Amino acid sequence: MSEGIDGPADTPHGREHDADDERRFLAGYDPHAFAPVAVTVDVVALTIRDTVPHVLLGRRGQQPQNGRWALPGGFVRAQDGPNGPADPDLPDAALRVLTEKTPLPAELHLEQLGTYGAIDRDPRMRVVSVAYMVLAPDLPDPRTGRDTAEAAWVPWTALGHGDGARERYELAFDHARVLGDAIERARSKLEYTSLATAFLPSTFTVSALRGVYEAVWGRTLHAANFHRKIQATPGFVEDTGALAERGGAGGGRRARLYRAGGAALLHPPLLRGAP
Amino acid sequence: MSEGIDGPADTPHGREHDADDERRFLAGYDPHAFAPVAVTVDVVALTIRDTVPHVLLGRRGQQPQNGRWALPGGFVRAQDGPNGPADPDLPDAALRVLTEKTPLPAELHLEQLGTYGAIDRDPRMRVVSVAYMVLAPDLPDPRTGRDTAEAAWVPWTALGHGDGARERYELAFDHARVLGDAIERARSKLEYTSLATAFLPSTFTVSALRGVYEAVWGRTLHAANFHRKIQATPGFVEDTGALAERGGAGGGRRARLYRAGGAALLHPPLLRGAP
DNA sequence: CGAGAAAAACTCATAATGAGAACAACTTGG
DNA sequence: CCAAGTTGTTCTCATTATGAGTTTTTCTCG
Repeated sequence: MSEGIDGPADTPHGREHDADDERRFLAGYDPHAFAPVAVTVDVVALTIRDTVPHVLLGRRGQQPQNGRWALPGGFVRAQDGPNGPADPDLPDAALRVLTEKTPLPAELHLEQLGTYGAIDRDPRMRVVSVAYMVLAPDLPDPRTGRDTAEAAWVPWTALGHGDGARERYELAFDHARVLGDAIERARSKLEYTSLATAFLPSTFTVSALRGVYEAVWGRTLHAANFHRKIQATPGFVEDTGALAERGGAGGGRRARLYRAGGAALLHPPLLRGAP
Repeated sequence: MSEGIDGPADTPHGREHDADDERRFLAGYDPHAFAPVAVTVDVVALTIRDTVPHVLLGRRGQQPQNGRWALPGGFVRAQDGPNGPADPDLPDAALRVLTEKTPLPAELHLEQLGTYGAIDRDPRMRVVSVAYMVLAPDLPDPRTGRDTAEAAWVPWTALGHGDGARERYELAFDHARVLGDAIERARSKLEYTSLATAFLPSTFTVSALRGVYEAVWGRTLHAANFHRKIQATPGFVEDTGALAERGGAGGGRRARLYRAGGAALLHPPLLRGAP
């Protein structure tokens, strides 16, 4: 950024980068001279419970938007203060607010989704919110946070995504849009990355992996072709040598157990085509 | 976001969303009570000049990082002030700072890249920067902005990407990382979207389109197979019926002219495979 | 033990891709 | 004007990937 366009201070132009000059400049700098902007993080935590995709939501227990459901989130701590130490980076803030709702699993995928900053998205002041997406294996029921009346893993179908009951959960601010963006991101990332394994425990069967795809894409896949594709994609999964405890409920061969391989990108991708 | 975790005010918890209660809450709200955070936008503007990818940079003419090269950028205007009206949304801010350097072309692709907020990325204060990527056809040489000593379209090869001379342009702040992220994003987006046309004027030849891929990916493509692929992908390009003015410099058949089709996503994608 | 169920392996037709050859249409130099 | 060189476009063919279905293996349950 060419910071300084709206900056309160100005110093003589030097042609080269001069450390002493910069030190003098910083000593006279007042960070409070700007129009206030709040920076928050919101976390879209996705998991799959019993073949159905869920998102972690909390019901707001204070103003504004008191009573509505919202993504876990909070202000980024710019510097050390009464509430705790500063967040060294934005992902730290995302994990911090998530921890208030649920214990973190051993492995989880955290990725930045996007940043939302429309002037009217929060009635209090100008709020710029950095959204993160977390993909995690099935987790216990969430705990209620300090400012939250309830918290729950909510199935997508209860939110107007999918074909279930609509509008049972009314979302605060622009969180419906953020959630929609996250769902679309997750759907498309399954195509060309090995991210589906982030929804599963450390070892899993091919059927469980296929179940992730079917849950997130909302369609069934040809089991045999899926199996072939997974095997043929180098680095997607690694054989552990072990077998699953038992076959399905009503019998069936015991499936082989795999763990996630190292590959991040699938070449070629696994497309959710028309058929 | 569950805004309010660090908020300065608190009101009695109502179970349902109450508009009157919310109005009272907002009347007593002081936006200056937070630790100050600055929000900026940075723009990675990419274009292709004479078969070589370029990025728009300005040389800083003030502290901090005086004398270094930086992406066009500036503070987001949270509210109307002496410098001008507020930015209604973040993309407006991105286009505003870009306009200070170059006239905007008729069509351009603007997309959010990511947001960078490490605690030490700016020495003045906590700065959270929202980066945007712009893909544009070849543009005239930039104009020098208010706080900028020089501005120029700089080839990637001069920045340590590619195999050219390294480190001739030293970048300010974490802009090398932002630029690297943009380049990787552009490279991968060419695979599965029809975004390559954003680098070209409104009508173009298949060779020109192939030239975009070759420039961005830094490798040659099989001309005949590329041609077949483009034709076979519905909605990628539309035939205008016209022919290009003349063949190449040393002769050659006149190429057919196309315009960008409507398709955004390529199914199946166009992969930059090993061969 | 036999029926049913799930996992895994196999078959076959079709589509997409990489590589190269061939043909078409233009420019330039002699 | 013709020959050589250049670029755009079409075609062929071998290889690979995919969709769909069948078969085999190995398990549970009654």
